[in-house]
This record gives sequence, structure tokens and C-alpha cells, in this order.
Amino acid sequence: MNQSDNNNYFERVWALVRKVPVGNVTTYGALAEALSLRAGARMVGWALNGCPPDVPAHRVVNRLGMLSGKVHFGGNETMAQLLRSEGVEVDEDRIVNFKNILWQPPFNPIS
DNA sequence: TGAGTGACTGTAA
DNA sequence: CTTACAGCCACTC
Repeated sequence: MNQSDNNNYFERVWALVRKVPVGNVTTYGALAEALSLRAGARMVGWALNGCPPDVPAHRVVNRLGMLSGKVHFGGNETMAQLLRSEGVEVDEDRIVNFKNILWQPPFNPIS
């Protein structure tokens, strides 16, 4: 039941998230698109569900720049605090200048 | 094998 | 602004 050998998909998502520079954020759709899963944004969020501490999942938000996943950080302002500590302005669970700091992952074609 | 679920997205009312 | 439905893929039971 331990699909440690099948976490290839997860690792791919984590790899992209780790590439997100500090002070920038990305969206589920962007990651999904980079993984050729244009409509698999749900899978991205799911992959983050098992993301190791190495992955700055707090930099991943929905297309509106809302901290939709903050609930998974403890349901508190942890996610917002992390972003603020990186220089990201957060207001009412929403990222200020979201489009301005939006980071787009490089297209990573599957070999 | 089939049904349920999900840190999403888009469109519609 | 909210609520609702549909589509998409991967995983669990």
C-alpha cells in the first residue's frame, strides 16, 4: 500500500514547486499545465497533500491567488505568515499583486 | 470493476 | 458577492 515507487507524479510536482523563487508564487493550473495535466489541477493539490517539508506548498495557490490550501497548514494563518515572511503581501487570504509575483514553471515535457 | 473523493477550473444563474 | 454543475486525472476502498 506504500506506493513509494509510484510517487513519480508527486515528485514531479514537488520538483516544480521547489523551483519557485522566494517572493514569488504559482498556481495549481500552471503546475498542472507544466505537467501536461491542463485539467489535472486537482492532482497537483493532491500531490501537495503528501509533500515533504522540502516543498514550499505555501507558494502554491489557486488561479485567483487565494490561499485555498491554507487549511492544510493547520487552518490558521501559517500559510499567510510564510508568504509574508518571504516578502509576499497577503490580504484576506489573498495575495496582493498576485499577477505581479506569479511565477510560471518551465514546461517540463515528459521524456 | 466500480464508486467515491479531492489543497482546481470554467461557465452559468 | 454566492451557489451550482460539469470536466478533468489519479488514487483509495
